[in-house]
Amino acid sequence: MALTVASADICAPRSHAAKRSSILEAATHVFCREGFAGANIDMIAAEAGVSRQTVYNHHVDKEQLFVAVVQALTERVNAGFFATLATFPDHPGKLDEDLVAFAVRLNRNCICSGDGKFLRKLIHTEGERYPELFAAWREQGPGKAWAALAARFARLAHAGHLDIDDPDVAARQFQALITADLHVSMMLGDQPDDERIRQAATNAVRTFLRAYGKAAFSPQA
Amino acid sequence: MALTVASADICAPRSHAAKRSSILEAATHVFCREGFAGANIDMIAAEAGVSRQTVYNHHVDKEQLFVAVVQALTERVNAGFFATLATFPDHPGKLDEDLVAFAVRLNRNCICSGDGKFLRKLIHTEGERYPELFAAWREQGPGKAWAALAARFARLAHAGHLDIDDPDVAARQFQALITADLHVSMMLGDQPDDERIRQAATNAVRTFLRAYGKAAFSPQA
DNA sequence: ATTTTTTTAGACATCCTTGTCTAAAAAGTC
DNA sequence: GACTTTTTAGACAAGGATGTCTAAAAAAAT
Repeated sequence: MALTVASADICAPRSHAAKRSSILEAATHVFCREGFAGANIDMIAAEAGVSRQTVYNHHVDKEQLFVAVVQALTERVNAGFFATLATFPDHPGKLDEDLVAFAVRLNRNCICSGDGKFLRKLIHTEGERYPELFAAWREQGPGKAWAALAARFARLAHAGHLDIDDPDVAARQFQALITADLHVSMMLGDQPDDERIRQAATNAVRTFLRAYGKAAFSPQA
Repeated sequence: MALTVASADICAPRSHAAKRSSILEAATHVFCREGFAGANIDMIAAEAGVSRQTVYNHHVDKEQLFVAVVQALTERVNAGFFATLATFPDHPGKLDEDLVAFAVRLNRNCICSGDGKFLRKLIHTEGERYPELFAAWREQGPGKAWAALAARFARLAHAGHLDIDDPDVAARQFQALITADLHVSMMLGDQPDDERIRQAATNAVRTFLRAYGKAAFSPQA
């Protein structure tokens, strides 16, 4: 019996659950590249290495497949964000270096990552057409995630490391600053390399700390 | 004869040149709403109040129509940007108020405007598929326009109103900051009202001047 | 008023896509 | 090894879109 289960575990990965995720992954890529209208099921099936019928077998509809893609993507990105947020420097050694490192992680794991890029593009392309689909993202993403980031900054300010009046504004501005240098690349879909991400983070944190840092960081010399 | 010309002037608006722009305008709306693949010529013809054949008459192809839309849009947005840039406060009275007012104009005329929103969305949705189409935008927009904004900030710094080391970075950060509070709305396509635009500009300029302002603005009290 | 151009409505062929269906093959289960 | 479920390839109908064509109507020009 143990043998049966074991062999099932080994062979299963390419057979039911794995086909499901294979289809989801392929669908994510194709929907992002082509948009909902431009994507076609045959493309997705081919890219997943699966017959068309199998796609219809797992996800009834093109529309329901799309919904599944968006949900999975939203959850993954959200989880990734909170995982990264857990590395926020609550007790910084060198505040500037720690913030730069955090900004690099945030950019690389959440914003410039494949998932981040895909989700952003899907929201842009299909957000107006399927408002209810992205309502969940709106609540969880900007609603919860950004508030959580703001809370971290508030704590940092309370501990005397920063001088912040409105933590929500500071959090939004932090996020805006660390992507300021990457907007063009991201709009056109290409992945900035590590050097550019690091440079962007450095520029951002310098400005952020000039604005919100305590005396030690304020002097502009 | 004067009569003929006059009546021609009155009737003409709906007849040749005007049909062209009517089609272009409708196509812009439809392509932005539906994406290139999702848009269909009948929709565009109907929205332009024109028969389908007339669309094919003015623009050979669906693809060529799309190209014309992107070109017209790029030119309009660029012109709008430079028109707004001409109102940059080179000789500011109250620097903070003047910058806020400029930021409001920039947001309203260029970034949150219908054209700005459309161009941004088109770049997002079709930028990867038609890279050569948006190469022109890349050169003119981020290449020229942002450099021009940077030059204005450099002048302001040179005149002793700001303390800026890298004007290009400062310009990008200014742009990032004034849209920081509007990202969610803009991603989902809805137009922020004047009050929100003003608030966003105020938040942005306060932080910008804390980072780049001379002593008078640096104190954080 | 006549002539020329533009526009229109609609029919049309062609292609593509969706979603269903079927019979055969593969995989998994007992 | 026999049985059941999943998968596959391909045919298929139905619908939608593009782009062409034609004959009639409208508009412009002379």
